[in-house]
Amino acid sequence: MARRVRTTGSLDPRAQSILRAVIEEYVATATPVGSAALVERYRLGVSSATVRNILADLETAGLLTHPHTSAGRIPTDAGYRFFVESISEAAVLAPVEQLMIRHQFGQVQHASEQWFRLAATILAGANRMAAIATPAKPRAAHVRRIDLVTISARLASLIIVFREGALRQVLINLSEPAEQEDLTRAAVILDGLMAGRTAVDAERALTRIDGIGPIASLVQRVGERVVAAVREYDATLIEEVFSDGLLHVMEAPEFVRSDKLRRVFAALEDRAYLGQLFDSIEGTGRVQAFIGTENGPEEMRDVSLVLASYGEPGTAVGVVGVLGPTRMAYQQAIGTVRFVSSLMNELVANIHA
Amino acid sequence: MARRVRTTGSLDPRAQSILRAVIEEYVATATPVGSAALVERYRLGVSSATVRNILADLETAGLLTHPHTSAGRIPTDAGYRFFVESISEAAVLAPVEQLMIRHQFGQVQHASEQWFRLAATILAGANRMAAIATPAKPRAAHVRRIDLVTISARLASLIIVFREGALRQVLINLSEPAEQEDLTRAAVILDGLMAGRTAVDAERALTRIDGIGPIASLVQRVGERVVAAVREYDATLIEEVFSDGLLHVMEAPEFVRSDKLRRVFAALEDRAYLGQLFDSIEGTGRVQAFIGTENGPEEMRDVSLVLASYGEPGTAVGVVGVLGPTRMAYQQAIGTVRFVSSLMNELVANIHA
DNA sequence: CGTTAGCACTCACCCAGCCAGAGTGCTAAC
DNA sequence: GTTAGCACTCTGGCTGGGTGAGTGCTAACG
Repeated sequence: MARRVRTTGSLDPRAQSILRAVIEEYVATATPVGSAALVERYRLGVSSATVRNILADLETAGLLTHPHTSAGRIPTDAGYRFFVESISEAAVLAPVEQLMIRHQFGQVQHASEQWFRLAATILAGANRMAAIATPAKPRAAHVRRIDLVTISARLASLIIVFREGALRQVLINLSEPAEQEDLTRAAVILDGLMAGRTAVDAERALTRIDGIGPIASLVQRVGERVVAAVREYDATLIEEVFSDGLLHVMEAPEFVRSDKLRRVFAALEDRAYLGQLFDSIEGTGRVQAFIGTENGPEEMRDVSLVLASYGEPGTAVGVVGVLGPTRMAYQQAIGTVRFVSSLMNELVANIHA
Repeated sequence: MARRVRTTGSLDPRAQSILRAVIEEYVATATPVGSAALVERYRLGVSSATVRNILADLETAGLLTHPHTSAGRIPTDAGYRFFVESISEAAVLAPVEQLMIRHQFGQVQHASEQWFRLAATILAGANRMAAIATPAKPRAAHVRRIDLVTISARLASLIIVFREGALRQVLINLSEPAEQEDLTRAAVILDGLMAGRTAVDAERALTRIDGIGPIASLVQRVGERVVAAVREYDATLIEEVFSDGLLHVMEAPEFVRSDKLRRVFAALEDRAYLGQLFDSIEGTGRVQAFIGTENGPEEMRDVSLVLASYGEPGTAVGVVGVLGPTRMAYQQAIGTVRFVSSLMNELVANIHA
């Protein structure tokens, strides 16, 4: 009984393989797993009594637990954590799956504003879980292009293209009627002044507008709107959180006929929490798992997140990842998230060239 | 009880007011309402026994039902339908609420691509229910503007602005390096050829490109991409379905601890069903309610939809509306949906001028 | 000394039976 | 036509015993 099964993070190999077996079994069945089921389904070469002893040890080590006396074991969050640490380096996606995912990205290659959505959709499908993704967003965006299009005599549409890929359309009420010709001239002037600039620099450039007359004042007015739009874009810390596959999680037995998931969804709408969460993975360059109670908010204690950032730390970063019950196929999840985020890295690198 | 309570659609006024009372009470409490509760809470001026008689009549008329013998009454879908018919003309939003909603639209007035999202958010908030909205989309879009922006030597971004307000960004790999200057010239040529055109006309215009040399072939290549992008936009019958406030519906007692809602959400992802649903309201110019079993799909039988289209039938139309349990405050729902859709009409009319 | 068979023990789960309460439908009187 | 009174019905919650899965412990074994 006084067997030492755990010596500071390392585990007797047999105990470790039994832990893996318990996790694998529980992930698959969602019911507590007993010693008999283990010897039956995994060729462990020992009797159920021995397995029971080891299970008891794993429980005292805090890696497994008991819903009640006469039930089988289920992994604790610490158990999952131990498991995740032991596999995360090795969790690499099979080449076939890599190819399939690459292929899907190939299909929408030209629609860069859709990449992050596709990433979530792919992750959701591959893991049969919920997935989230945000577009890559810079701390301080650079204007790449400014265009003005006439809509009616007194209404124009201002289009701002950012170097980081985003697009903004702003309606502008004109104080006096203007032809497309005037708008084009104004756009060319503004484009020359502001292309390549951040909000701060663009505002400075605005002061250098000289001359009077209708065009100069048009340029001035529109320029102010450009600066405001860039400012607003910069200030929006999380532009959008796209999620997909929420239905998959709703189907998980732990959430069917329970309202826990509703609270999870509610927590996910809290931008402050998400911002903090995303900050904690940004720039680490690694896939990170947040398992059950490791999540701060009460409502998130029944789910796990596997997240990674993508993009270029100095330029623009986004986040992709999956969300599911703590009883999650972590190996698959980590593998797919790692691969998808690296793919997004490639894609983003191209358009920032 | 051979009282004739219903004569082809019309109802004895007292019976009608009791029906309203039952619906009002049931909408508020979500529990079957008994005769005693009615006389207590609504000054009906008659005894519970009389109310019981009328309830029985309303039941034989098919407007109310019984979960079981010893329970109170709940409205049937037909009961809700009768109620909706009786109020829908009168369901007008209070001026205060109208003002508040107008104010919220004022805040994002310049960001036209956000209007439909805001509409859903407002409807969700005002009704404490789920809301959906789609952007206004034309059957055959017209190009308003074409722009080309260099990203790197061999990569460019094609931006297409549609007259109907939408925006498309397409990455283009160039067969040979091009400066911004070349791209601008190509864009101007294409803009001249295609502005105001539909996909079919734009394609025809492409054949008129003459001359050889790098610019002509660039124009040709990009022009093909423009046509393809317009085609793709036209072919996408439903561009996006934005939803908000799903959490509100998850909180409804009929869906907490049940998986019915999951199936509803699943049905809502079926574009074919939505397309058909939207077609049935397009151009009617009226707010329409789809109550419980009136919805085709099995999974939608426990919810109601209150929908309206907006936009200009010939040009571009979208849909806004709310989704909730059949036990829904229809008056409020119809009022807000009607108002929001009319507001969207105004907004869209401006930019299509 | 680790492993194993055997066994008593413990709960969750299921089902049946029971009770209380809400609300009805009917009847007879007003 | 309306109302009081009453018998009746059915759900929801509560209780209690039976079942079975799975444990922990003990003692024997190699």
